[in-house]
Amino acid sequence: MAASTGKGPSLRAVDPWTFADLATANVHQLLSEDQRAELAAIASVVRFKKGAEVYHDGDRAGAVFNIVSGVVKAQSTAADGSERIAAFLFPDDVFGLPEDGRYVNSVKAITPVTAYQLPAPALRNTLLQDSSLGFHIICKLCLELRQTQRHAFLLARRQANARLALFLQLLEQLQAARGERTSEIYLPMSRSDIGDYVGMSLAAVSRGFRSLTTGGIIEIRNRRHVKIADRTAFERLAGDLNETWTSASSEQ
Amino acid sequence: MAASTGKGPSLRAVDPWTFADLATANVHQLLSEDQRAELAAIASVVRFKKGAEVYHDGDRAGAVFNIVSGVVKAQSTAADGSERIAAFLFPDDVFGLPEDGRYVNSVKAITPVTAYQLPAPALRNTLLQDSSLGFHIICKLCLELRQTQRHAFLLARRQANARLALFLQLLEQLQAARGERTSEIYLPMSRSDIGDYVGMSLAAVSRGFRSLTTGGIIEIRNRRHVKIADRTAFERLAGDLNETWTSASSEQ
DNA sequence: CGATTGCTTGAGGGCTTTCAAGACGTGTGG
DNA sequence: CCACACGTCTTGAAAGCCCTCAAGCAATCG
Repeated sequence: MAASTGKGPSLRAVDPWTFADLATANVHQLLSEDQRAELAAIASVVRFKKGAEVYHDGDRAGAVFNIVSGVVKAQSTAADGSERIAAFLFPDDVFGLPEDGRYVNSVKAITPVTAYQLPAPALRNTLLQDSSLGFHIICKLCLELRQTQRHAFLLARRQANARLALFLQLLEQLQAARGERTSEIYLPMSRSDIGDYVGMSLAAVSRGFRSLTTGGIIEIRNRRHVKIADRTAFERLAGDLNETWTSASSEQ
Repeated sequence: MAASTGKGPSLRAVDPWTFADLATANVHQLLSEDQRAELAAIASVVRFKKGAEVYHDGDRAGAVFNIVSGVVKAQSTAADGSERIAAFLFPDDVFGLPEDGRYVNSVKAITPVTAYQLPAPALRNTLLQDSSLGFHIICKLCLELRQTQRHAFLLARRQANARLALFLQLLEQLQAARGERTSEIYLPMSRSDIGDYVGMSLAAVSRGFRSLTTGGIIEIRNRRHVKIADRTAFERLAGDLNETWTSASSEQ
């Protein structure tokens, strides 16, 4: 899971005010070598086994994390005891931003994970000193905000198949943004996790995949690898055709 | 709609790393007088009539807005032509953050609106010069990110009544954060807008309100004013009882 | 190789959507 | 000031979709 070439914390995003030439570098390393070194000075590397909990909802927030490799899920428990997944986080993503000094989700590793741990007080100081760094963090936060809005957009869909297609599209775009091959979509998370993210039951997810398969829209090589068989039908289902331009939308 | 005492753009949020004493100032003005003046120097005041469009999805993004008074909705059109509302924005909120130099939602005024308009290039420069300002913007973005996650959390609920209750709770908390009275919840938006936000049909919203009323949970004074009649049942429905602590959650 | 976990599939029931018609409020013009 | 007209909201009935419960099947791990 290639994260970055250099050493030190890494953010992948774009300056949202720049009108990006869609053909060129879409999403790239935001931080300079100096900034990464600056952050590396206050960071430590931590590792988690698959299934391990990084922190728990309500814990005192001592640090922000920046993923080097692996995937985590940010989940919270609903009133009825069911789990809801707020986000999947991938290499170069940031998580652990607190509310009132406490974490507001439980975060668990769904693959083995390596991450930088940035103590909050030191990070705060660094942010207050380096205005350019703050600006880049803003860019990254804008990207995560958009990602979350896309999630909300997905959840607002009524048709289960459309939610699944949108989810697959999301993963594919993230994969592309990370520079990985997109001939196949890799699903590191379980069916159950997918259900908790797209707001359907485990059974419905299973049925949904089956429905997309028999409809000729996707092909399932195994439980972790899916391929888009009919791109046109796929994007029609995900709802791209009616959008003004190519990429999907959501933001405020 | 009281926004702020001083003059110039205004952000209302908290430094998320601070462990706030829940009794004291929870959400307050982030910017210093100097910073507000600094921003005011590059800002202009704009007004919109009820129903007017501030900008359209896909427009070239030239400016960021900061609401002084009034309420706007950020909506986008789904593939099937139905509208989805990503967020309602209130005084002291910020909107107009672009993606690839373009806006990614249409924003419309649902009441008469007054706002500061901050041209993007000037704002960008200001952000790059004032690291403390950048830090405060980060705080505000964290808050909006949490808000969006809360929206996603709401949308993931299966029971329509629970989604409505959560929506009312959201509005109530925003109202409290703005320092307004919370004996009644004010709904500036139409039933149709509510449906577009909580992910249900207009008819279902109507039925939902009716159901909550006959269940003794809320009282409807008129279409824009609702009161919580049974706080316990209300919070049980919204799902607070099972949370570890008092306030609801969402973040990553 | 056995056991545990994760996934698939079936049948029945509940909830929301859709379609449609009627009531309410509001704003405008007479 | 009242009447009308339009948009907003409410309410009804039928249909469709997904959830729940439950059992059987794969796959992974020790």
